[in-house]
Amino acid sequence: MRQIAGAVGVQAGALYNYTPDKQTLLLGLMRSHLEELLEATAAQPNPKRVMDRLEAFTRFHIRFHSERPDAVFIAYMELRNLSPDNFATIEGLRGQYENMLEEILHQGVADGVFDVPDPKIATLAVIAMLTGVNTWYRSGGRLSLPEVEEIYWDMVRKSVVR
Amino acid sequence: MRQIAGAVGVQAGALYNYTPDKQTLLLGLMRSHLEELLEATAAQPNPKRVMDRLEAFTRFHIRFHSERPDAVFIAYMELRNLSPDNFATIEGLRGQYENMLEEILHQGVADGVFDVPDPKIATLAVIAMLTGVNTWYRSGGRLSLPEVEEIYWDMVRKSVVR
DNA sequence: GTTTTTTCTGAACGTTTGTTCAGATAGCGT
DNA sequence: ACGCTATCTGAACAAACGTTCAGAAAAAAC
Repeated sequence: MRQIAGAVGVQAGALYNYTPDKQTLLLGLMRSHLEELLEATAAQPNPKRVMDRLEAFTRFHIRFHSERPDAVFIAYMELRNLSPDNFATIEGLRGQYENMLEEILHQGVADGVFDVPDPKIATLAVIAMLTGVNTWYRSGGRLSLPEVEEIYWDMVRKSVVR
Repeated sequence: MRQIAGAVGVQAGALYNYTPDKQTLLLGLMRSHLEELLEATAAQPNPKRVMDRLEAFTRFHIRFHSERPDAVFIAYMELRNLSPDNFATIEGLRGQYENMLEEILHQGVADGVFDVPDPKIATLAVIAMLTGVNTWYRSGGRLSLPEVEEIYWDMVRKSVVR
């Protein structure tokens, strides 16, 4: 708490005008991150053809997450510090996001475009792969964001197509 | 330290007969995990055909990591608690492991079997996807380990083939 | 300009942390 | 049975932790 206060230029006690305790502060950070993610996803144009939907999802995921490295870092690394109740809340939100991708994969299978034996697992596999970008991508690095998008979209597409 | 000692049935002070301090203990856990990983990888049969090499790598990675959920968890979640020196050590070992996959991808491109524009990134993408298994896989769950291997091998193969 | 409300400080609290160490205990070779 | 070595206990230490609160300071309202 003292570190956080220092980073905002204030004494530790002042933080308690904004949060009842540390746990609630953490929950708030995670929850607002995931709610932003869900809102932004919903606000995204939703193409009809399943291949376009998957491409939109892939590129959006990379873009959104690479713009918020700190929030993403916290949302993954601090999961174990949530109380059981709060953990369930966060897992629920994350589940909603995963369901969006899973639904795309289901549609792709139904349309005969994708070959995915287990859409639930494929969802987790794709998201793990995409979120991995945050462990190495730095803006100003060797690859531009569009180049990264291109590489990953290529791999995601191939990994699920018929 | 008191929790660790308790889990071993001993007082906290007794741990200092085995480690000079907490940081060294953490480094030891991570280092031995990664050295085991490198040894076990090296001890693995190494097929000639690049497709077989990739399959062996994929299945081995899933098997090895699913057998050590705790070590894998620590090796990823505690990275930020390493001193800069120790972090460099661990990153070096991890880099060695990644290089093994990257070399396979390079061979695949050279052989005209794989279509991978950036083998370094593809390596990170594949490993992120495979390591993601540990976040959800539980032995005795819906899917057996061979089934998991099959699903992931399918996706990995397709994501890099020409 | 004064009052009222909001925000922050600075010190204090009880707990938990990593670590040390004198002494107790256990294990082993002889 | 004895001595030597390896191991563990239990208390203690300073530092860091999350949190509280009376009062100062700043901002807003009138």
